[in-house]
Amino acid sequence: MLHGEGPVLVLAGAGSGKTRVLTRRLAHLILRRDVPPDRVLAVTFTNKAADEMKKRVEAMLGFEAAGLWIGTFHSICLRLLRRHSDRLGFTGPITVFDDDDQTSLLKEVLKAHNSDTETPKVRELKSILGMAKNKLWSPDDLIEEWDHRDAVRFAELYRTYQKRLRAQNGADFDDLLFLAVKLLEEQEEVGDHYARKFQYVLVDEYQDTNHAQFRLVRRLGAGWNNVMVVGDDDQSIYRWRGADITNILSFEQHFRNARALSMTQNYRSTQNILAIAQAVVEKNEGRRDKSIWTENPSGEPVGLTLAQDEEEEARVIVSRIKDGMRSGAWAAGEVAVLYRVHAQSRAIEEACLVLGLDYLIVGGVAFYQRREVKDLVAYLKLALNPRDEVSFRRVLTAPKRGIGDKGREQIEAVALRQGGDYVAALSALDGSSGLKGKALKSGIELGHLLEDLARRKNDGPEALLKTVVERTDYESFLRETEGPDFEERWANVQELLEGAARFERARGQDSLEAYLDQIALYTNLDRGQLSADRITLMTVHNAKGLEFPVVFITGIEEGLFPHASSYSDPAELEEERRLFYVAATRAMKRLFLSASLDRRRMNRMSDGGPSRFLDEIPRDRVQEFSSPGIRSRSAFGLHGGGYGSAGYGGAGRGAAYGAGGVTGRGRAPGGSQISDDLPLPWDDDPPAGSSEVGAGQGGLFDRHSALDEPVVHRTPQARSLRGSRVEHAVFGTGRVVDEDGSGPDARLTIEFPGFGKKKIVARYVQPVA
DNA sequence: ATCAGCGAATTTTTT
DNA sequence: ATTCGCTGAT
Repeated sequence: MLHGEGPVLVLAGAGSGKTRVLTRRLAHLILRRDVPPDRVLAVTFTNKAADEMKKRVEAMLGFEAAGLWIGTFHSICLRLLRRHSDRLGFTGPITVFDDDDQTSLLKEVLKAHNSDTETPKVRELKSILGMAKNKLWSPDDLIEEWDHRDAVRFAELYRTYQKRLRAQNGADFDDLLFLAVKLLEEQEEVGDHYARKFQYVLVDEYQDTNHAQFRLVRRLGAGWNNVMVVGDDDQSIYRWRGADITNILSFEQHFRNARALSMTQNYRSTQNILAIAQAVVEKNEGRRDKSIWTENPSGEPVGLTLAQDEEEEARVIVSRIKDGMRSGAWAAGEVAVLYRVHAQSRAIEEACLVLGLDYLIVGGVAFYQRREVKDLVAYLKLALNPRDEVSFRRVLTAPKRGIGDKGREQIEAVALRQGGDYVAALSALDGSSGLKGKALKSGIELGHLLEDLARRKNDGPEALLKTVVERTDYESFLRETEGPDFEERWANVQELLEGAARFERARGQDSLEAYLDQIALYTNLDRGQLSADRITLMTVHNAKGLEFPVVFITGIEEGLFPHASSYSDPAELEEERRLFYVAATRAMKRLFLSASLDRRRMNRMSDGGPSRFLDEIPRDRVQEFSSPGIRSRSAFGLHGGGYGSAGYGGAGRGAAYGAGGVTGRGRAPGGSQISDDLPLPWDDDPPAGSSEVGAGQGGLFDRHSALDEPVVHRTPQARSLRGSRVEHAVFGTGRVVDEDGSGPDARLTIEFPGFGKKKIVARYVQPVA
């Protein structure tokens, strides 16, 4: 497929090879059409995608595409802003505020405005500001455009926040886009310059663009009108972050003479997998109609397990993974377990620990967001931009130096007289500031350190970071404050240093500014490399763009997937369907779905029941592996009929299951519910691999050994457990370092070698001699 | 300046 | 269940 001039939308279904389209076009333009690389702009959402594309293009070209503009929306915008920061009224180097920095500043702003009792929460404020900036609204626009009774109040906060931000030459993530659009749209010469420069503009994951990003693309493409966007409306899952699906749905209206192409052949998944993914997403109203197809074989049916509770669900999954590994069907690295919310990971993790399966969690706190890393980096940021208030405050208390709120205010007062320069303020401290003794001395010392760093800013980030670590004695600080977590924290510090060294090797004499930019924009540097002997655990959102031979989707229950928060808004429910579609299409060969009938959510039992999505998938593609009791429930009650009709799964199943309710629980065929107080074989004892009962498939799904030992131990209580050694089923032997309450319900803080401190209820551990 | 103790909140999060 | 953040006490 070749496309020459003019705007084009490539609708690329899941697994259709969209990245290949982009890279081939890039290579084609440069190689065949002799377009100079610096006349081409390629934009992605993630650094990973940008790096990947660059690598692949250069592999095709056989040389480095010098001058090619390739990067994330945010990094491209930052690049533009840095070049023209003076035109935007910045008075010094721009400091990028990441999420964390933004939150701290918002808290300050809220505190300063706190005249009322009714003040919005930081979270809410953040999301409103994000919405406003994504729509390119100023505070005044917010009042005018936003129909909300508190619009004026939010506008005030917005205004104050921007004022404070600007006073320190800061820009948050949303500002990067906002300001870049303002720059290009309102300063005609600048906008025209780049519109003329970029003969070709390519955009990846276009379905996830927000309004500001659309405006950016439109402005940059206005010169040559050669905009190619690639995306899939069915995979738009970031609405809640401002993504505007109408961008991709209305592409032809937005760009004159646009063409739309569809890539519908899927090269990734089996027919069965695609069929169930399609079935769910097809229920959506607002989508571009396209059905993806594949020449791949039907493959195995999609597995479905209904478990009694999340612990059982987790055990079933982990056991099945282990079985597959044992039989040679797959390796751990080929398996991903996906869930809707992070909180679900815990049950899976524990099952992995109990059954002995290595796992890797993707997501969670990003490296550069960790406290110890942010602490050290703050010194560099402050040295470069002495007006950076957020970094100043951080630096002041990490490590602690005897300066509290009072002392800080005094220094800030001095800074105010120094034009907001905190470093100058620190260095200029004397008795007149109000500080005295230790506080005064350490404040001055800090000022000298920061001045040194500023003077040596060309020494490279590694040397500077080392200086900070040494002169603040950061190691002792960590040791004192972190206790058992020290080792891990310190290892992160070492990794930070290594990362800085790596940066220097890769980027040579590049500036400190470039290093800090990289850190600010590379928040989720995909560390934790997927390794061949670990399974991967992550949220569905995190899985986007990845593929695995074997995928488990967990917690497919009402209230969870679809999430309850989507019930009130049909558009959000559609997003849940797309989310399911994304999840299912990650799978290449095998897909397993599971749901728990009882799930603990925030300590409350919730039983949403199996997801409506499960009702929508074609049954002839599915084979159910639930334990008999549960299966009978699903067979006669919840879904009005069983899954897994004959023909799949081989011998031995039908009859055994057909007996229905062999364990006594469930609903009679007539539909009346049998009382729940009938004892079940595993009501007290967790079932050993209950999922597989009767699944006489041989090989892959043989009855497995699961828990021969009960997980729960009864603890004979002791008067005081402190210091004593106890054993926990999951974490092994540990030492009690603290206790809260007494008796079997006491909450113990136990330190487990290798796991750190855990809070465990006493009855779950056993004393060890 | 620090910490225990209490009440509140808890979807997803590419940058 | 846990974690987070604030408050009041030390």
